[in-house]
Amino acid sequence: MPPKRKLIHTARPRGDNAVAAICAVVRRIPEGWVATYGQVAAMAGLPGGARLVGHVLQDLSPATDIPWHRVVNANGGVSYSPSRHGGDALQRRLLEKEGVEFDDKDRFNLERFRWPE
DNA sequence: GTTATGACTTCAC
DNA sequence: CGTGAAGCCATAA
Repeated sequence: MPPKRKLIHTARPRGDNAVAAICAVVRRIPEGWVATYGQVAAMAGLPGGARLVGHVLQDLSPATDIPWHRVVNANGGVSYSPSRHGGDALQRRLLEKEGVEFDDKDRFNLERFRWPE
C-alpha cells in the first residue's frame, strides 16, 4: 500500500472524477423528466458546478447513451447558444417527443417535469 | 501567470 | 417579467 497522500482537503471531486459523477447522475434521469444543470451538479457533489455540467455535455460523443437532452437550465427551457450548432433545437425536439410540452415562450413547467430526486 | 468566453445560477433593480 | 452584475469552474489563447 502506497504511503498516505499528503492532503486531500476537497470533498468535491474534480477532473475525470467529476465527469464520471456527472455522467452517472444524468444517466439516472428517467424518460420524460428533466433536471437542471445546477441540480445535476449538486447531485454529483459539485455545488456551483452548473457550468461544468454544460462543458461535460458538450464533450460527449454524438453516439453517447447518456440522455443529455434531459438537462435544462433553471428557467425551465433549453439553453440556446450558437456554439451548439443546432444541437439545442434537437434537444427541444427530443424532449417534446418524450412528452415535455413547451409553451409559446419556448419554456415548459419546470415544477411539473423536474426530476424529483 | 492573466484574460476572455461559455449547454449556468442567483440576486438586485 | 426583462436586464444587468457577480459568482462559479474549466478551457483556450
